[in-house]
Amino acid sequence: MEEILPTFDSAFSIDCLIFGFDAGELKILLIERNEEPFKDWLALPGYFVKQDESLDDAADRILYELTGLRDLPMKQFHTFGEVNRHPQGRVITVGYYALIRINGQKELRPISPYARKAIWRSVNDLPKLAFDHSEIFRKGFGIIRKRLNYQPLAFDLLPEKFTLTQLQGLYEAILNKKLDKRNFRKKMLSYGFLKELVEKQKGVSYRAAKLYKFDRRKYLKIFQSEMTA
Amino acid sequence: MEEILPTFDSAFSIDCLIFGFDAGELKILLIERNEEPFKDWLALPGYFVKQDESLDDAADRILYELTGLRDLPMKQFHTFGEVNRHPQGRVITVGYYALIRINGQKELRPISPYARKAIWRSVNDLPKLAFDHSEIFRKGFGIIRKRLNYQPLAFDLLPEKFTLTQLQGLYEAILNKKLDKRNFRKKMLSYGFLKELVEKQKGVSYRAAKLYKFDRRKYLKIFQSEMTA
DNA sequence: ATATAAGGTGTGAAAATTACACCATTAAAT
DNA sequence: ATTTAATGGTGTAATTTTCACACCTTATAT
Repeated sequence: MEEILPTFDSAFSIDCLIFGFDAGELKILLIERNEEPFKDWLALPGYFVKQDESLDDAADRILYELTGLRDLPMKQFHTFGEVNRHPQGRVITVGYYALIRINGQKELRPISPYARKAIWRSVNDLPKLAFDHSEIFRKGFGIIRKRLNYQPLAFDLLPEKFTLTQLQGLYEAILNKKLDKRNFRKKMLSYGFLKELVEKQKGVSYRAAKLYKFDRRKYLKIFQSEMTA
Repeated sequence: MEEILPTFDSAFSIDCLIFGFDAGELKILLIERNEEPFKDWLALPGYFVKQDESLDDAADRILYELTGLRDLPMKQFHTFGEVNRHPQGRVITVGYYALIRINGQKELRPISPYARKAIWRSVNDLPKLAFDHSEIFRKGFGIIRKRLNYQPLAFDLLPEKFTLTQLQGLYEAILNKKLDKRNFRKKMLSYGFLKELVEKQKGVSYRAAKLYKFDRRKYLKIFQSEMTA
């Protein structure tokens, strides 16, 4: 993707860490590179920032061009600026992340020829990635793991309606440890931002679980009053 | 300081948020600019990253050139990339912060002609700063305030030997609220990383308080065992 | 001696966290 | 019809943490 470096001596880029949750596993979105360097390697979706776009705008555009995904609520987490992190010149890259629902997401379809395709890979089964992307992943995943404890990140990964068991499975996948069922449910419900639905799970060969929705308005109310207190 | 922009179309810079604590007040280190744009304005110490230096190295060099301070343990907190944040071209800047002891610090003496002088200003009495530096300050200060709750930032701001009242005053200055004396002392001591000295405060016209030291080795032991648990 | 200014200390109530085990419900298989 | 397999759903007691709150002590200056 970097076969032609910009004419200036150094450049900015964006690399995106897009997390999804499917079949009880935490996954990350990678692209298969179609250009040197690192042709055929897996890499984080990333590319150069243009002269006249902000970092946030660039992140949106780049992710779209490489994966077909659009308008995700991405946030910056760290900037990587080692001198030799890119083999073809000085490139400083800003890491962004987002957590999204895999299912119901429209098909992944790179627009740019720099990516042959975009695929989901389990975070527990990652190969060595192009450039310093393995390090970028480690850093970002560590940050997100910490944020999970005080930000409602998990709900972005689940379908709109979910069971408490699904929610717990997701926490366990991110934190990489088992949680106590009763304590988990008690605590989650005590926050008051989960809305119990009448509807139940369907198509399971065992007792169907209640479905819940995340009520972002209530969450914000609770969160904001804590801030001002 | 930017009178001659680099020849490429865009550039990286570093801006530093250096906090100190003196006379019960939290302060920040500013420079008085000696060049257009924003000549004579106060600004955060900041300048361009060179082609062949990492961001971390650049931060050290730039802070030294503008203030005479060297080898502070600075950390990155956010990258600012709005298109028009700099009036003379596209400049993306990485924000770094450090917390240091003001007293015993050698004299502030800019090496570079871009800074006329470097001064400490109370965070409660900041004028409008050059560029988007007021915004960078707000963002960085907010992040540090949050980190104070789970990282031992405060000890970097105090002299090596300090009293519990000084420590509490510092927490109050950063968090901008009063804390309960008994609860604060109980909690701090319960962590077990404060080493009580035989030595007492001197030169005060009232009962001298015990002095304490922060024991970083013990802190790390406690912190690491929590991580692995 | 006395006035001043900060140093230093403990307890009880409330809230949050942790550990822990069994019956209920559903669909599929027999 | 019965059994089986798989998950759903629930409560309590012990412990720990947090919070609110007031008075005597000590060193110095006068």
